[in-house]
Amino acid sequence: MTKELKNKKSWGEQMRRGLEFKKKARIILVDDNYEHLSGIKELIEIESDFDVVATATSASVAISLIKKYRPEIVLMDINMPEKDGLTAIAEIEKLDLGVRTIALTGYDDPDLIFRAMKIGAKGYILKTMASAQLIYAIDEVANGKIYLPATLSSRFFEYFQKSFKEETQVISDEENLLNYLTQREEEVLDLLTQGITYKGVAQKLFISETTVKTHVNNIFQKLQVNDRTQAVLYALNNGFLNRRKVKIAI
Amino acid sequence: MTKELKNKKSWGEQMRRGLEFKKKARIILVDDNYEHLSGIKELIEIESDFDVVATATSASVAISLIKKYRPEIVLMDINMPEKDGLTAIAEIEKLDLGVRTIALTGYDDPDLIFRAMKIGAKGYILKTMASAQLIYAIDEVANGKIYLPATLSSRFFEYFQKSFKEETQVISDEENLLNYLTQREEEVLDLLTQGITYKGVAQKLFISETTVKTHVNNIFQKLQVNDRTQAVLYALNNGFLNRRKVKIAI
DNA sequence: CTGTTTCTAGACCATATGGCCTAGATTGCC
DNA sequence: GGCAATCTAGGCCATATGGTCTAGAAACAG
Repeated sequence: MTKELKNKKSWGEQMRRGLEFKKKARIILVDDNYEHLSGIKELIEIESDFDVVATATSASVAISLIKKYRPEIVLMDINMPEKDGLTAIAEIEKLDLGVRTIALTGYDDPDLIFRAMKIGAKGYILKTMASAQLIYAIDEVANGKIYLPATLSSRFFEYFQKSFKEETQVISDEENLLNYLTQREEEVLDLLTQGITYKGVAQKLFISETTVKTHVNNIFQKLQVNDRTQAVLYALNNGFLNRRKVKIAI
Repeated sequence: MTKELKNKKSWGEQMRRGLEFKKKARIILVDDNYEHLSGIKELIEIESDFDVVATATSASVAISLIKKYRPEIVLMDINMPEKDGLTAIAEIEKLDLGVRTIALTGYDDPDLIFRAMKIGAKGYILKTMASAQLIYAIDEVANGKIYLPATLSSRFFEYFQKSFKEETQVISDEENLLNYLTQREEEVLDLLTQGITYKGVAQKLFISETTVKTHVNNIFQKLQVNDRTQAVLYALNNGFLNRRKVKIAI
């Protein structure tokens, strides 16, 4: 572990050496613990050439400071009372000022990591990690990259894959009644899931309305439902369409 | 870049040295290009102490070999004709044999990376990456971790955040017509999104059917739709319910 | 107190939807 | 050839749904 971090530190230094021509990234630190705050501030000022333009001990103060200073980077402690860090990050992202936020916390809880990355954090660092790791992360994020240490990255992906697996189990079920539909029935159902009436379906498919009704009735029987709405719901809940879209809760 | 890789190489070696008491991980290689296949095989046999138990030049052959040999690791080229690598990975995951698959490809297309990780790949390596990187990745994955090189990881997260941002924009929109519904109307719509008829809604809410109709008509006007199905679709597409669920397309 | 909103409920009517049947044309398989 | 599946289409009928009105009761804000 220590060797690993020393390696990372040397990388970071290499990176920074190569970037000296660029302007120093301006940073705002947010941590409700004042001790930590000044500790990190000192660390950054000594170990790097970044510019800590402001610090805040609460999320709301932080946000007004961000509006005022427009820093490149915000280092945000996630574990804060009052307004929590995740919400704060979400708000900052919503402002759309191009500010890049790095989450800072003591826990490597995969759920926290997942949520932070989801709402737009550009990095996630543990307080227990060596200072070099922090500097390196800021470096990467300041250069437009998104940085998650390998250990956390691994945990993130485990969580990501697990939550996705639970989803697909439902979809990939062999008992999916949608598989029994004929091609034409699928086409009809497709149009139904767009909220189109029978008349509309008939026009789109160049068939008579009664034919549509026949197809629809067959669909009902195959899907074991009683009406259009239920058929559409069955289709949507069992991955008929919209497999493209992404919907994840915060 | 070269220095970076040299560092990674040394890490890998350290890791392996510390793991000599463990049994050698058994690997199956899959690549439709025979030249690549033997090249990688040689590389692994010389540069590591992993055991390449079999190779395949097609996904279907690979899958039967996997069933036979039950390797710890599968190194899968994604760009193959016939059955493509992603589908193959999905099938391997479905078998649920505990086999851990690493995707191998020439492209760092974020969509490819995203899809690979989503279906359960435990790693993703570019062919252009140095051999040490490959060995290190296998090491990590063999040790139960999920490994994505920092560069690819960054691209993955950009894609991840972007696709998620597009989703939330729709939901967090202030123009969301659902916000204009009264509480009672929401209750009615809630029941409609479960495929319940007016009669059923009336019974559930202990009101008359005509009252339900009144509410429904008001809902239609507020949501600017013409029928039940469209109202349900509007509700589902605009985050009325089911904000919990995760739906991601392959 | 008065106006507004919400929830309730009815009347009336038109049309869309759903249930159940028959049946011809086409295609592909045994 | 003959059977099965699919797509097509119509008839007939019952009911669910949608459109438009009116209207009373309760809650609430100004």
